[in-house]
Amino acid sequence: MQAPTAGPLPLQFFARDTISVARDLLGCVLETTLAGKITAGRIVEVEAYLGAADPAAHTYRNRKTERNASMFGQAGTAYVYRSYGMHWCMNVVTERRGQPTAVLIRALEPLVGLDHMAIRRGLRKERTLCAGPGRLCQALAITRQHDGRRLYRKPVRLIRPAQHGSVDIGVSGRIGVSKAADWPLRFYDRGSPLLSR
DNA sequence: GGTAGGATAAGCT
DNA sequence: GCTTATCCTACCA
Repeated sequence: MQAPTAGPLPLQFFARDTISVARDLLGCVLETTLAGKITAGRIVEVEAYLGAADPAAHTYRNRKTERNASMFGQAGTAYVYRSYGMHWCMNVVTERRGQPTAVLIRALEPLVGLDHMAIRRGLRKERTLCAGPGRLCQALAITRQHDGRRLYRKPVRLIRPAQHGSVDIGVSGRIGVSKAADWPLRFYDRGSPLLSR
């Protein structure tokens, strides 16, 4: 299922199997409206994390901690965590409540507010503005404040754009994980020059 | 072009 | 202690 019209993605979009949500998120837009600044980018790279049965997921074996609690929540909410002690990474929670599955947003093509992004990022080139899960959170000012927040309304929301062309989807193993790294759960837009690698 | 090392915090064994 | 769903800089080619 893809939402047939433009606009914020509805809850039902997220309450589906994680791999379908991951693939359908490619080409959609992540937008934040924070401190009066609007920034947005087109999603070009994601990874699926399949919960209790996935050794690379934070929720492997259904282990619930303070950090990953929002992964057990409702579909369409955010799971934001700190990575390597210094970066924020954002996931979209999928499937049913209690099913701790999510999609990690790994790269965006900057669309709106590039000047704000550049300032937040420390004046980097467009190539590295949003190409990487930590980078895009910094560029859009996403932090732990947004953990558990709904993603179908402001200030952080996911939108299906009016001109949502078909995406040529590439598949590969996941990046940066050591366990189950070869599972084909990374999805990306083959046409994009702005992937994380 | 490529890669090694460091920053830094939370979870795991 | 050690590892980790990362990124940046410095250095070498």
